[in-house]
Amino acid sequence: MTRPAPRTTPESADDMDVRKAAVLAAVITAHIDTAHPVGSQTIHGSAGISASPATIRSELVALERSGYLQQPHTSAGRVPTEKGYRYFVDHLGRGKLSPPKVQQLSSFIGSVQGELKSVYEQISTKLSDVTRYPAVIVGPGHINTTVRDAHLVDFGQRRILIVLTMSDMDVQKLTVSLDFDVSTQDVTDAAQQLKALLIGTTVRDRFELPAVSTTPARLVRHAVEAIWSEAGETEGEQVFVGGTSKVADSFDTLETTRQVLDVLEKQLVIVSLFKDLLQRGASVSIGSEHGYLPLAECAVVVAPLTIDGQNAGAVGLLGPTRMKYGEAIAAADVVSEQLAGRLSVEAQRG
Amino acid sequence: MTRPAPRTTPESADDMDVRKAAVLAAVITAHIDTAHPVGSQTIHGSAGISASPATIRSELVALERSGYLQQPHTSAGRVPTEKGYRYFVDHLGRGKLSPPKVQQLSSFIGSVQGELKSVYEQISTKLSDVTRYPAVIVGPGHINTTVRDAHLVDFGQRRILIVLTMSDMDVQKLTVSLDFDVSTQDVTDAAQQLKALLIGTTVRDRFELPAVSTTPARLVRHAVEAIWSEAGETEGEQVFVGGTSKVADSFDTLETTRQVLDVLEKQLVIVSLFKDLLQRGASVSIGSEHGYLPLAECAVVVAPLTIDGQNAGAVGLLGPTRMKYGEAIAAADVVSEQLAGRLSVEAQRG
DNA sequence: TTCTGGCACTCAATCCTACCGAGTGCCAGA
DNA sequence: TCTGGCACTCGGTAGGATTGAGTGCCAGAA
Repeated sequence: MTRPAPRTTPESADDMDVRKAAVLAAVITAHIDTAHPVGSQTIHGSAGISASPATIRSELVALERSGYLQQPHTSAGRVPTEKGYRYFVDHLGRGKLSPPKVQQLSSFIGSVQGELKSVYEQISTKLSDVTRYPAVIVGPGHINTTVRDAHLVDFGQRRILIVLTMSDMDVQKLTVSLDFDVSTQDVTDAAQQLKALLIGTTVRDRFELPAVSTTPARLVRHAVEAIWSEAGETEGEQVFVGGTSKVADSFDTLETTRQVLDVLEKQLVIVSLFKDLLQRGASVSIGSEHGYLPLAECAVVVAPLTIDGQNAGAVGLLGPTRMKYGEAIAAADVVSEQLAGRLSVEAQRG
Repeated sequence: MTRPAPRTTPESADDMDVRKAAVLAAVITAHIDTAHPVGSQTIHGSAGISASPATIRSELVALERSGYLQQPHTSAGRVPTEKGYRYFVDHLGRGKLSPPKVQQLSSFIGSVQGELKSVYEQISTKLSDVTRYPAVIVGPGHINTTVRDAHLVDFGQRRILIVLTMSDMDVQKLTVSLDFDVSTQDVTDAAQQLKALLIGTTVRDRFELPAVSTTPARLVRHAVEAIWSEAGETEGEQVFVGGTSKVADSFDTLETTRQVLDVLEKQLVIVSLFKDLLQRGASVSIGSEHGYLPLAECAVVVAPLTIDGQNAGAVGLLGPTRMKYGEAIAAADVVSEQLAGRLSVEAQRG
């Protein structure tokens, strides 16, 4: 009666000892593999656990009491709960991706050619192929290459189209609507000034604009402001989903398949979900944690895409709650790192 | 023995009379609705058929002998064969889309705003919403608006970027690699000439190019030829798939869902399938008709996108063999017509 | 000749029952 | 604290009976 009462209260913070953790890990690993409830016998067979089935059973009871596991029915084995997966992801299953797969991803990302969009598309497809889960890449629509040339095209009715040729041979365009009239000469002059101002800069560079006195100068000011605000927006953000067909592999009912496809179609939802998670500093969301109902049976793995210190997007994977977290997290990390590196280099080359 | 032998030989061309056709139509309609085998009793109940079940049964036997129907097992009703569906599509089920739906589609297509790609995307999604099948739109990457402005940007190493601003505020770019050196002045001069030549023309317009004498002229010739060949290619063709999530609704096993998703992902496959069908003048492919195995359990409905007499793409729908052909065909037709009209108008406005 | 009502027949689907065995909880002894 | 033993639970499977939707055939009516 003098002991400091390590009474096994459910939900107590330190209700987990080494063996319990091992058992939990074994249950989860096995369940991810087989999708079936896992019994004491199976665990007894797994590496690293020497206790007898009977002992394991008592551990299982404890784990169930603490909410890490549950029993579908009396005479069945145990299945992980969301809490169980969470503990696993946070403390245990930091399994890595197999080196050849890492290699495969890295070298692929290094070698992809073509336009930015096509790069995203190819990489998301590759990531999906490697992990066998549908993959999502949210990336900047254009990287911060420098302006190589600038033109203004007057479309009348006070609409001016700005065409920027970037140093990576990409072309950006945007429209400004003016609240004053301009002559052809004004546009020509403005274009001249705009070139002088912008060529060699990044659309993210900010500098003092000359005071406005003439019409061309007003036009230039409008144009530059439009360009800067466009660049500041996360507009132009691109979303790519690779491996849609893997949805049908990952889930075992048509209904959840439908729902997941639906979410992937509504790219806004996915993007905001990713942003939510990243903002909370989370890299994994399990089941209903994110509070978004249609994805209640899913797990989401996400890695931030950080380019030159700036948050520029995300790399994500969707799977069932019994997904291979270790692999998935590692894969998303590899892709986000490599891709960020690549984009950063390209941006500098500009 | 003297009769002209109207012996009911299977496969005979005229083995179909009015009542048989009605019965066949009834079977197919019912089966499309319920997905179950259809019996004589059910048909007896359908509108337009007054014969008794017994009579209908003998018709069913005949239809089965001719290969239009089949029985999953002795004591079950009948299910249409591919041949049955084919006859239905060709001679019977020219069911139309309900006027409100037609209206909905037309007005939507008329009102969609934004860039061409976004237009395709929105329309394919809408088409999918209306029909409840995944929809595909293959369209030209850019419509033949006229050139409004042209620029050349020298990227060194004999690479020149051509930037064309089109009259619809779209911007097209392409690169030419030269086999001779050019000076800055050459590029400036060439740009001047290029503008003179191209502004106001369509990238499909062809005209005599001036004889080549100077370096700028050579450059211009290269540029124009590049533009023309790019426009001539079906390159720049855009593919959009709307309503991917409807795949899971349309098929009843995860396996076919997977396969269909897979095909939709590989857009090349879909496009070439569409082209095949259109080339053969077909608008519907049922089951294995197209010979593409993974889609053996699917039906494909496709309508050509004809802009100003030119074949410019396609509008397609995918569904199970028991899809609502009438509706689907009508919907695809409406969309292809309206979209073609819209694009044609836009092209002319240029 | 064509249609129809009647009838015997077939066979997938459904339900019931019994049984099996994976897995459990509990307990007594090491 | 761990372990072997044991009785117990209960979902899954297999066999067997039952049902009923649907058939093919036939004889008589139109």
